[in-house]
Amino acid sequence: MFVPGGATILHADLDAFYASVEQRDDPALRGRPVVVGGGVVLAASYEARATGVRSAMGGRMARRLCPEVVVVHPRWEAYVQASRAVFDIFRRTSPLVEGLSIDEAFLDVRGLERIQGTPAEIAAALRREVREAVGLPITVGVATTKFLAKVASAVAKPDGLLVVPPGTERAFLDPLAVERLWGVGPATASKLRRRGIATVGEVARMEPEALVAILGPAAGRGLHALAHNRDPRQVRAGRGRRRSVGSQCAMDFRRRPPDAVDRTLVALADRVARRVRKGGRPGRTIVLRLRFGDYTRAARSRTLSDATADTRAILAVARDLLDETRPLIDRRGLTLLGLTVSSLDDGGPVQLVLPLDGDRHRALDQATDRVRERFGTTSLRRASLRVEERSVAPWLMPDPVGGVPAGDEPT
DNA sequence: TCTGGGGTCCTAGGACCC
DNA sequence: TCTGGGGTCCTAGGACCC
Repeated sequence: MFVPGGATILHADLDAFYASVEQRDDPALRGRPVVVGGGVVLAASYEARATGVRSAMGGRMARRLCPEVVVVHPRWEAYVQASRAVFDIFRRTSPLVEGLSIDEAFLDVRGLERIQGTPAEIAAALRREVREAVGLPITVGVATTKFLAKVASAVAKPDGLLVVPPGTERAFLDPLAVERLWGVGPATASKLRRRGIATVGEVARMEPEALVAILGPAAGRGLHALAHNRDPRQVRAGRGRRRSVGSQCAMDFRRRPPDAVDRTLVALADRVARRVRKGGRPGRTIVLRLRFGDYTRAARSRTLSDATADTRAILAVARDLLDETRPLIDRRGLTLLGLTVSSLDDGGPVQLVLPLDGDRHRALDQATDRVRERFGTTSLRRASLRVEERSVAPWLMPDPVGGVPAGDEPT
């Protein structure tokens, strides 16, 4: 798809972030296979990955694959500090930075050509600066859409730079494996592969209806669009507000004293409630998550009429939910307990004022787009739209006309 | 690949309301 | 008394991402 602005979206992604910070800070680790994490691998250096070690793998497995691996305990403060330094560079590079996680972000560099050069030049300079100022390798993908920029950086890893020029998108995408598409994990990939669909090109050549039949409306249409590099999402500054706060603890409760479950629940409620209070946004829904000895899972939730951040209130609900699942726990044995508070208080109604032109249908479309862009489709509890018409000479009208209050009173 | 901890989003069904 | 359309809210489960 040709976008008039050209390929101006950058996806910048630090390579093996935690492991790279460790190698940076301890010269003895450079060039050696390094894994961050204890029981489980949180991050693996590329030397470790070469032996088949992957994140989320058990520590024992990692040692078996790579006997000379160095296991380092995570140093969260160091990672947060490194991330801040890198994001400072991002924000100096472009005013439009959208952080995705501690180690990756989208940057929109449109309109910066005069000052800083082409997107490719900006990306190269960014990589150089992160390397020199923070001492970390970073990979950047450049393309016309967020989706494609992310795919490009994944393909270019590690320590790479890849620009997908406008007009070459399909040639770039078609041969890639379906797993490269955002939102295609193991389950979706195997559904597609069972039907002989293995590449992005094969997805692109399918009818959208056929994909919907396989994957459901949202995933089906979404995937079809991505395979054609149709991704209208804009780079938005800021990170978006957190929608839930949770904590979990994996342990084999079958080998623990009987009160271990309740003690863990108390600790989880305390930790989650503290974090909710710190964020200043109480929540209405309490979710208890369980995993059993046979690796099946279950979740039980309860929604309260009012939001709470009170440890005792959260704990009381969590205990009720736990009681409801006793039979399951007794039968299958508990190996993980998690507690989440969601439906966080969003601070009440917000009003958007939109500049509109005379066409009412277009006005509605614009308003809907803006609301969706700002709040997402599912975060809205209620929205109403008011379009004001004024029989005043246009040059006497206040600049923006029309409002979109997202409040409690539908009009 | 025998499985951490933190999240997000989508779907489907049921209860309930007008 | 039976029934339909249109809607909200909640619950449970699944898939995916870093």
